[in-house]
Amino acid sequence: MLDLNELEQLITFAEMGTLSLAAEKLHISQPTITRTMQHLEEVFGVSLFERGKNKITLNDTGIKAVEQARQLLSAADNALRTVRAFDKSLHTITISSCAPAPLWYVLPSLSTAYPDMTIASSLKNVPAICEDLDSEFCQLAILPHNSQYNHYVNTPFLKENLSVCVPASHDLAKRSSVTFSELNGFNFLLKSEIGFWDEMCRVQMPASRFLVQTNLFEFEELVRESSLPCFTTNLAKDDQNLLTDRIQIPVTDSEANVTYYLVCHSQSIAYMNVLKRIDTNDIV
Amino acid sequence: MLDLNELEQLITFAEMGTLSLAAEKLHISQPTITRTMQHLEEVFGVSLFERGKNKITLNDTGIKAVEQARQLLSAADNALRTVRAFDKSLHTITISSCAPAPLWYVLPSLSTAYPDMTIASSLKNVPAICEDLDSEFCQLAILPHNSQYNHYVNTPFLKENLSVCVPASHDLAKRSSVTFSELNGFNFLLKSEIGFWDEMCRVQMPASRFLVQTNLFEFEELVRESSLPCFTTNLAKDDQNLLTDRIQIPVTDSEANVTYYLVCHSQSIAYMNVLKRIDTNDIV
DNA sequence: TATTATTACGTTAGGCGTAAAGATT
DNA sequence: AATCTTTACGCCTAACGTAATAATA
Repeated sequence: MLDLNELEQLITFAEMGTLSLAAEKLHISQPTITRTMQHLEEVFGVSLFERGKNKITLNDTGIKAVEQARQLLSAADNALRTVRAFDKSLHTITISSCAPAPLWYVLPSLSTAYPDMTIASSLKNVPAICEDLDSEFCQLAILPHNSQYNHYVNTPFLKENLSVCVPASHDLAKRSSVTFSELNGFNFLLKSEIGFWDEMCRVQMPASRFLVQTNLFEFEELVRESSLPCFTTNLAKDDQNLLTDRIQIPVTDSEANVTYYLVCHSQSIAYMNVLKRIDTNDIV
Repeated sequence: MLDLNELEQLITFAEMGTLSLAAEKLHISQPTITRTMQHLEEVFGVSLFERGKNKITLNDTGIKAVEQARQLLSAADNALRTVRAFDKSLHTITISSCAPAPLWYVLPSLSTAYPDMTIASSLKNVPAICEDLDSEFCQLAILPHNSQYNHYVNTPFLKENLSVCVPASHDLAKRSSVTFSELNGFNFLLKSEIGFWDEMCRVQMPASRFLVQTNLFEFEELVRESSLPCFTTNLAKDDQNLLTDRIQIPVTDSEANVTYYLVCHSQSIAYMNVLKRIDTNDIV
């Protein structure tokens, strides 16, 4: 029977060109490789090398054998990864979300419903989330709209409404509502890790500049100490009472008022059923 | 690294359902299999079994691992066979022919031109020969017509003309030529191993019966001792002067006058170039 | 009691490295 | 001389089987 270790030595020899170099690369002795090559010829039952007194090279069959060996090792690697990934999928719920807010509700529910499971979530843009669904990398997805594909299970879950926050002294402070086109051109403070909101802002307000703050403390400091407008939503928790000094003005564009949908394959529907739809009015 | 031997034990366990039976089937001891299964879990890095005190079964991941193991073992088997087949193809010229006569000229030429090569020939029907070409099972093919596929190299090689042989007393003996439709209904003596001629006779003369003789001696005896018509061609050698007592009448149908074509892949053209086209007039 | 998995243990075969030989540049 | 492959040789690990253990049906 073939031995993957021996095949790896064969491949290394093919790459290095000489048994000595291959031995060096694999941290084994030259005699070991010599013996392995002889043994491989026995196993294959054919001659794989042209031998001179002081040199050894692959013959045509040997080259073919190397090609097969490469395929086989890669197949073996795939097998390992497939099994590990499958096992992981049995013990983890992976969630790909387009925005952070839905996760604040999804993660606690799932971790109490499935205390033995690892729950992994990540923010991605919409195309990447669709890929995650297709490849079954994630069992649960959160998208800002209905999923196009009807072989997924879809359900609306949560609404999020964007407002802009300005100091009382700001030009817009007296408005009871605004639109993106009215906001376009102003510069904004923005947090990082806000999912699809980042790209939406850039699309809807192409004339604006966005000062993205990676560090939360620095963001809060800037909100306090500057008059730059920023954003909030009905879901945001203002623990620091940062925005009490500011005026919150709803953005009326439909793009600014999002319904999040839970999406999953039918085999993962149990996860979804744990998550009750959240009525925005319930949120204090 | 995965060990194909260990994977085979895993598969056997999956088939047998118990470690003891698997051990028995593989002619190894139970402890060996126990250890192998433990080691496989180490290598995969995941749990593959549900263990009771007195029983062990595959869990979901284990079932997945068995599936992967099966694929891998079959890939390994394929790799072995591919390399061996390739090696064989370097040392043998395989010829698939639709009729025996061309081989009488092809085989001697090839074996003198390639004395170190094994030359393997076999008679097959036309579809099987085309498959042999496609799968590269054969390097050289002999077909009774042009090859349809233009990615093969084609060359006319030899002509063979069918005649019917009847005793002088036979109804047809005075004819200078005949057609299949005139022969249809007569019963004939036929040799076996005559390639496509056999099927052609049955197609062209559906009302006839053919007494196929596997044994050459018996065939010759029947030719001598019966008045049943038989066939010969311009290429047949009548070493026994079997047919001197008989009248040979050419069959004029185009199907009875065949041009054999050599067909091969471009990479095997060297073999074909050794074979000079044979002018039927040269044949004594 | 018979069957099954696992652990313990002793033995051995086979694989590895060191050393040496033979050969080439 | 330096480099490379192959053979020879001795060590030592690691894999196997036997025997024992524990548990089940």
